[in-house]
Amino acid sequence: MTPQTTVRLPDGSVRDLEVGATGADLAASIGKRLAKDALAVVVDGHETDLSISLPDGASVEIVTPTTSRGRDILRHSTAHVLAQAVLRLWPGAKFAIGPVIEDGFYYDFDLPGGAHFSDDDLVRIEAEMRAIIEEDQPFIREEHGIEEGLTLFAEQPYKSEIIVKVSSGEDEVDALPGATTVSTYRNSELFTDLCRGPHVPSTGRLGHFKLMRVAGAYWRGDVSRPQLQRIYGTAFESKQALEEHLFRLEEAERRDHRVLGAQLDLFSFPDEVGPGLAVFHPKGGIVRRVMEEYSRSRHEREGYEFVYTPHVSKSDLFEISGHLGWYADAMYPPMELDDGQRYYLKPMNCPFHILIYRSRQRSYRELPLRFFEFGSVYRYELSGAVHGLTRVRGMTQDDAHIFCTREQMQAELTSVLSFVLDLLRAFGLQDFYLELSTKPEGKAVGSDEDWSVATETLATVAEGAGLTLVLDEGGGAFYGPKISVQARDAIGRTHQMSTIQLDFQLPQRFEMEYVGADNQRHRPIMIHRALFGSVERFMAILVEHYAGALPTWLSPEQVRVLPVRDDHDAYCRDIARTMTGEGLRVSVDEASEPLGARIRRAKLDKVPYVLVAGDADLENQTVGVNRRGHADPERDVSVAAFIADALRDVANHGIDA
RNA sequence: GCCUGGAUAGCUCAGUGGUAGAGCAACGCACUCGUAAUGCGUAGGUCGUGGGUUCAAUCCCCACUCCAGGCUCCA
Repeated sequence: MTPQTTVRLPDGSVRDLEVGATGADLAASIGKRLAKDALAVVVDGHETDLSISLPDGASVEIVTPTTSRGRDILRHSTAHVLAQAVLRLWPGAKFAIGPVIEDGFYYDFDLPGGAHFSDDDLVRIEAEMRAIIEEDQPFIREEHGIEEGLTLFAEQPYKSEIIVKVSSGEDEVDALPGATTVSTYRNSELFTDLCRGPHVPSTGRLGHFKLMRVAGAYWRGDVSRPQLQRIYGTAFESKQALEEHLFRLEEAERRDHRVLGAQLDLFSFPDEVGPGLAVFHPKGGIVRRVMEEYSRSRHEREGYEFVYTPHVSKSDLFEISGHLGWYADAMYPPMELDDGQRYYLKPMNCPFHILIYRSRQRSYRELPLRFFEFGSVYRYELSGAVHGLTRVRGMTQDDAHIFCTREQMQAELTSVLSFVLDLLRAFGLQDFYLELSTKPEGKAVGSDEDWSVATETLATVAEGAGLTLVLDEGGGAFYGPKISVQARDAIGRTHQMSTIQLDFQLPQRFEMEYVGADNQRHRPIMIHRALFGSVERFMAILVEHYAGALPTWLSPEQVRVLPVRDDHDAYCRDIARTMTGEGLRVSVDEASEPLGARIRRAKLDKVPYVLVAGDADLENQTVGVNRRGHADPERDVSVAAFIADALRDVANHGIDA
């Protein structure tokens, strides 16, 4: 009897193969279609090439292109083709790394003579890549000793550096004691790349890709190291999937809050003011005011007290808080006064709130104290980092600091978390998960015990919320762990919304105290939390989430009334006045233009309700109602019934009860 | 800050080494109309800012300002 290799498939079934059979053989034994689709195999949890012989008794999963693993392999292999194309076009180019990223891949290059890629080069490179794919070059895996690898990549300093790093065991990803061999993939006599793999069997398996853009990127993300030329691209398993992806990008572009903000006359960034500094126009002002008023009323119900603090402060405050030590780079440079005193624009509100706490002696009977402020802060973001309303230099945080005892901490955190989720839901966000950021080793202050108690408390609270919890190991601030609430928007993008952060550092630095029931002095616990994060950024997220069609309660203009003819103007002004009196935001667009043109403009302005009134309406105290998102208008609706309906919509925030 | 690209009328954009053009918007006049663009006319620009080359610069060169996309993803 011939000896056999037995493998187990994910569905639990078992297959017998000849000894030495490869992943490709396995796929072929299952079906013709699978043999054609198979890209790689996962053997006992490790991704590897189809050409590898399968060990007896292994659990094997065949990777196909439509899975996320499959796509990653396609993208990674496409990145190699990109590198080969660049080397053909720029002989002597050095290449660095070419990993898979979300929705695509990139590859970093160092071009001879310090040359740079231009957008036009992408077209040439794509053409070269298509030629390589046409040639159907095999990806051939080879193993080399360290010395051999270094010789092979003698002309490639970045690759050599990687080999040295991997062999010295510094590869933080695998945390291996140090590799003794490295693997390469050879596509042709002229192109071999250092790579862990796996790869598709040959370049002919690729093809549905697009190079997206050129960017500069520092080697290993370190500004002190050489800047490389990065090319971003994406690849999919089919033309259709690629096109769908490109369509999604267009959809995101269509929702861009910067474009919608200008179209809807919400805000602008005048050049005269400076980058990252927004001005809000009357319509944006309404949206913002409604957001803030709602937030205030909710905070009031949750037991917060409202405080106000200045925008500037002497340097002393930020010396004590530690901001000047830790954070000075992100702060605006100081203003120096005649007497030599230095004043800073505030980057955070917390030190001021602490001063309010410290303005007199506090008793345990007062705690928890919750100080809330729409606090405008200024941060000197790098000029290349600012982006619309989402990354700015001046912003307003819905900021609060809770001062409580250790015993109160868990209850406070629990209620803050349920408060924030409830608040975000009221703005129409539905889909959340939580991220727990833990102690950054080596950079943290505070005792291990404090950290572990706080982290466990946050974890308990997060788990209690019944949402998915993702661990962000070492991602906490130096002064304490945090939970952040991530929300998915209407097109599936995730945004970091609220953060809830524990702080051991500031109460100590400011020597905060309260007198306990035991008549002893104790140090309070401090919780930083911002629910919108920043009002500006939250507005941007809402604009994009709703593609500009804000729910009625947030719309700057809720109702627009259109007279059919100018002898209906008076009636329209009259009902508009009535509706304004009921608290609706209403305008009248008088009949100086054809009705069709005014309807069109109202639709483009995304007004939730467009009313039309003509002869019949004037007689019967009715209107024609166009609801945003509905194709057909309703006729002969009584004004009273419309008002009741619109007020209901405003009251429930457009969320069906 | 660094890399790539950009900046022409309020907006979107065309254009040329010989000082500019369209559509939309604005304004005026006419039209008075029942659900996504009525017609005609008028006005609007130091072609981002400052320097340089040139007989001549919006165009070519340099610097600056501002905008967009990157600069976290580990062979």
